[in-house]
Amino acid sequence: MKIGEFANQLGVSTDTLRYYEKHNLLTPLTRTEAGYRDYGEASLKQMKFILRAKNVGFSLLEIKELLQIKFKKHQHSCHEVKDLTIQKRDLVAERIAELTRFHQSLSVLADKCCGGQEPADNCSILTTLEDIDGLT
Amino acid sequence: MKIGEFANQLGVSTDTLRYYEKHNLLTPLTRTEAGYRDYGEASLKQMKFILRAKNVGFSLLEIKELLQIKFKKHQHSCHEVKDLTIQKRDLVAERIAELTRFHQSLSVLADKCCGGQEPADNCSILTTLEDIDGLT
DNA sequence: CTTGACCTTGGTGTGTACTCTAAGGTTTAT
DNA sequence: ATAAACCTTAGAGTACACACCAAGGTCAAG
Ligand SMILES: [Zn+2]
Ligand SMILES: [Zn+2]
Ligand SMILES: [Zn+2]
Ligand SMILES: [Zn+2]
Repeated sequence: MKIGEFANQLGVSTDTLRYYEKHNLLTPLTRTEAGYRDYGEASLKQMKFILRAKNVGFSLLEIKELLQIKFKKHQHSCHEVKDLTIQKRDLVAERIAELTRFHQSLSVLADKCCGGQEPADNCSILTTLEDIDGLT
Repeated sequence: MKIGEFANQLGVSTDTLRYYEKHNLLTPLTRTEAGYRDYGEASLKQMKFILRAKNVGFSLLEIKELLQIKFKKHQHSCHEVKDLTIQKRDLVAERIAELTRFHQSLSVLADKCCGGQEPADNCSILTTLEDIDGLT
């Protein structure tokens, strides 16, 4: 299967596939005589793995690590895999916490403002940002 | 006040200040004879505004909009300011929702894996990513 | 036998918020 | 007078995950 059809089946762009190849996430096993990439069943499976890993939040770099483990499973332990997963989960949790603080602050600010059409001279959002320290 | 002292007071780098100036977030009013930036009280207030806005999650571009409103308050309405705030809040909420889905999926994955030292041949995390479709 | 759809490589551009470098000028203290 | 510590500019580099482009080769249909 050539790159265009393969990309269509998976709902990604050919650019994405070439990008993944360049970054060692997925290299088609063979090339046609004309030098065209030739994707097969194994490539399909691997791309699905990659897309699923993306869907749960892994970055491409992390996915590369997972693939390296997957390729040589007997040389790696469950521990390593779980570690990667837990580290990622905790990182995500931190980011959620930060964004939740943002959300809270923004809600507080929004609630203070009347949102009317009058000039913003006394807008509570602006005065709060001007005056108050230590807005968590 | 020269840039070094000013930066120290605020806990930012001189690079950051020059960056903000280049992007029209904060320009010191005057220069010394030698061409050095000269920051005053007004600059201090404005930087505090910027840092507070950053602390609640606004991007520098959004802060620039806020500053433009702040400079000409009578030409803008409370409505505009509240809109910016609400839009940002909703964007943050979306991102939180996405990350929460990631967190959920990662937790499910992690819980399936024993995390032991044995080879990863049968690791549930890997097999799940390999086999299952539609992991939300 | 030509048109159009596909493929190739290599390189550049996007957004965010800086950080770092090079090459040089200024100020302050000793 | 000279060294340390500051300042100036313009420009490049960082992370991430692609998107887009140019210039050209290949393949199937009409
Ligand atoms: Zn109002
Ligand atoms: Zn208001
Ligand atoms: Zn196990
Ligand atoms: Zn496992």
